[in-house]
Amino acid sequence: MYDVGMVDAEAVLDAVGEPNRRRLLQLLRDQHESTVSQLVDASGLNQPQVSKHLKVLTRVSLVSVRSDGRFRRYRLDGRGLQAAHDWFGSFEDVWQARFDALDQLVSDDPLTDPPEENQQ
Amino acid sequence: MYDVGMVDAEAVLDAVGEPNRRRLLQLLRDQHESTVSQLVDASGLNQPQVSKHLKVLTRVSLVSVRSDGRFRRYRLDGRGLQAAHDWFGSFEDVWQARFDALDQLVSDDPLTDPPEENQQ
DNA sequence: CAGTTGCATTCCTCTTGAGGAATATGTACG
DNA sequence: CGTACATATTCCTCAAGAGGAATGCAACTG
Repeated sequence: MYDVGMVDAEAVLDAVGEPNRRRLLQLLRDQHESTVSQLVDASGLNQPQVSKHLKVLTRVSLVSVRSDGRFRRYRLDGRGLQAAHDWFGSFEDVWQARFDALDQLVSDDPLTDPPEENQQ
Repeated sequence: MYDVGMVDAEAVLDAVGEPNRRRLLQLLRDQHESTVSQLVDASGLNQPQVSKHLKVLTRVSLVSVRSDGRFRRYRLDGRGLQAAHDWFGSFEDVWQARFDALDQLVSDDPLTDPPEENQQ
């Protein structure tokens, strides 16, 4: 059995925290499947950089590869993308609250513990 | 009106690409509003590190501050969070296709036989 | 077979940025 | 005012990692 197990959202967000890797993801979103050479041409990066970035993206389940002769065809992997999307989704009430509760005051949470602000 | 526009998703993803900053965001999600000292205690980081990370998070609209006496109360800012969420949302088709495949497995339609799970 | 293409990997350099200590700023309070 | 507390900022060091050049390696082609 291979490891289909849980995708580490932390690792995914670390990987996405790099501009050129985000660019590769966007290119793959448009092309749906690309060889390394195609990504080199489309991105303007050098071939080794593209390969190294793709390696990182593969490790965190953001892209997947399949070998096709001497080519390697890369495509997006939904597991990593969804993990990151879900991570931000856990904050969803934050930006929903700012639409319908513009002027709500502190009176709405009397149970929130008073922080220790008075130590002398 | 609200200044909802002009949040740079690229800058947001750069900022989130750091583990301790993600931890601060999660702490703020649970506490809804925190002083720096509270975040220092909860995170285990040193005070200067917390202040510096909060500065980065503020710059990209992931958190907001309000001054309260000698305290500074930080809370999540929905603009940055939503921008990042939307960035990943633009890839939604990728894992949508993945769900469609999974739906066949859990389908109650007696005509659809669950296929063997194949990957890669 | 030699040569070529597509890609991965290694080695090296150099920048970026995270972390620590010390200090600055700013506010409350006696 | 002087002091204590809360936070921001500065200076420094150091390691992680991104980029470039060169090389390794496997698969095709003539």
